[in-house]
Amino acid sequence: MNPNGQNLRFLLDKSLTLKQLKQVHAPIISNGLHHLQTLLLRQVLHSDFTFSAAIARYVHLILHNLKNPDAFSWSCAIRYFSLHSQYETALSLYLKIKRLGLCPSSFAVSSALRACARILNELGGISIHAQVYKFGFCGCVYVQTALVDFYSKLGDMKTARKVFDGMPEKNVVSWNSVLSGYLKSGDMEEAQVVFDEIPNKDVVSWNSMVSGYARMGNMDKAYFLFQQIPQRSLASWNAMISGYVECERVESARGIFDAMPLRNNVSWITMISGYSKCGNVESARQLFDQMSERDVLLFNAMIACYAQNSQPKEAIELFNQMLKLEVNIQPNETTLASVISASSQLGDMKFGLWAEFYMSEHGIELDDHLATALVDLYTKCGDIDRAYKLFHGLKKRDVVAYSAMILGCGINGKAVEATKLFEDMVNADICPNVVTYTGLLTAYNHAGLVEEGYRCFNSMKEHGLEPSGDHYGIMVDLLGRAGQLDKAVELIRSMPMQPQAGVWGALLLACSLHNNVELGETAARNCFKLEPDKNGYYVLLANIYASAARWDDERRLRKVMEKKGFAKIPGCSWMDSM
DNA sequence: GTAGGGTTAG
Repeated sequence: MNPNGQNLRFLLDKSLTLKQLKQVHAPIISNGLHHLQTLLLRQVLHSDFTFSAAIARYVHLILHNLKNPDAFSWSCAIRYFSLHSQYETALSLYLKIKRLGLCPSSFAVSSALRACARILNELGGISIHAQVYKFGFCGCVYVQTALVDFYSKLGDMKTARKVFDGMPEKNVVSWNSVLSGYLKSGDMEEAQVVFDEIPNKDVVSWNSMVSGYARMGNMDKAYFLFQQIPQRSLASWNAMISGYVECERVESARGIFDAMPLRNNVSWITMISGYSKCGNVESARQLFDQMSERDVLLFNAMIACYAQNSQPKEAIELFNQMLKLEVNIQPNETTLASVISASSQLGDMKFGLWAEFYMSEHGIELDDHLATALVDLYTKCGDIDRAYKLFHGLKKRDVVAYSAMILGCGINGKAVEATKLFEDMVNADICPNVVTYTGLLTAYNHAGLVEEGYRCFNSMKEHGLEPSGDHYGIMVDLLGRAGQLDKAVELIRSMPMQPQAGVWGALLLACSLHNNVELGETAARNCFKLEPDKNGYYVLLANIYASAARWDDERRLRKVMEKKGFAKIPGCSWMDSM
């Protein structure tokens, strides 16, 4: 049957699948049925299709095929892209509508404002604000509310309040917008005042307050409000969970989780990431296994949990499961960032190259998180040039990126470059943190620069940073290797926290390098106590005894090792067993 | 139509 205008029109009144839409589109264009294109566009824009690049292209195609571009169609498209987080596209369409000389509808204006708010396009939003008067949207609640929200998201509460106070008519969304602005800027007092003034609070008003107090760490107040919510939504419960997780009260979070009448993926993921943060991988995995409806974010949370808790093999194993046909979930940028981190912990360069290939094949954008993960991977595998290329290609170099690059230079013996990067970073007004110092100290350590290391270590306090056990460990290693064993011991004694095994291990290694039996025994005793199952420490002490020709002690130690079930260690590979 | 809850890199 040859489709004509009438039966196509009939089809368009139905709810169509994307495939059907595509089939309808061609005859509409070829038969010159331009008036039906608007209908077709409306079908697409009002459908429940999940957003995809294909649909986006499709919308553009119809839009540009319209013989008589009308404000309504364009406005629909702007709203569509804005709702699907395609803010840049929405804004460019908004600019186009104005170039065409058309008057945008009120929802085109509010959608464009929403886009500006989300991508923090200050100038764009302000110029739309000016147009609001020109187009006569001063009395439109939706547009005015979008303006309040725009300034709130920007943190400009003065202007937000001015627009809000000038609104002839307000609805609960307008109130919620100004409320969330105060909450976002941390002004709890003003937020509470606004909240108390809202004439008919809805569940969003309540939830905003709960998560506001939760973010401030005031969980008592958050819980107090939570209990009073007339009709709790899923988000109310989830806000409580993430609040407790944020305050590292994972058991309280679990209490809320267990008490929920209904859970969604957000509840599960928040809970899993909570367990991840406190190192409880087992509980996280238990939850993951209980969850049957797994999406990419759930996998991401669990993979990240493994990667962040030094279980890189498990991270990669789960990633492989995710790719299996029966699961068939497409990884995204977040997934790859975690998996690359896991590969880096394994020192597996192959995976980085595979990941870059996979990304180009699947159109996954190399964002800054991913690039930083790759910088870390490539430097750990010794490919500094490749890492530098990625580092220089970053859109924004932040403290994490600099720290990765500094550490990368450090472990590759490039102390001068590490120092240079550190200076660049400080000059760019980026504040170093404890990880940055780990990188810098590692650089001095690898280069054997004791003086510089000392100075660096002491300067941490000037930046308001407290050295961690790791920092002490590196310093002990640096001093120890240089033969300054007394200073190393002195440093350990000065530690404000209990030294971990690694710190004593560094001293033990130094003692073996410099043949110091007495100190070596002390260090070893502490290592044995803290990590009784690690044979490397025994081997080191045995080597110390051997080099001092204390064969009785050496034999005695070997016997202990055999009793503990350690395999006999050939003399050459003790470094590997550390 | 406007508002709220989830995963990522050193």
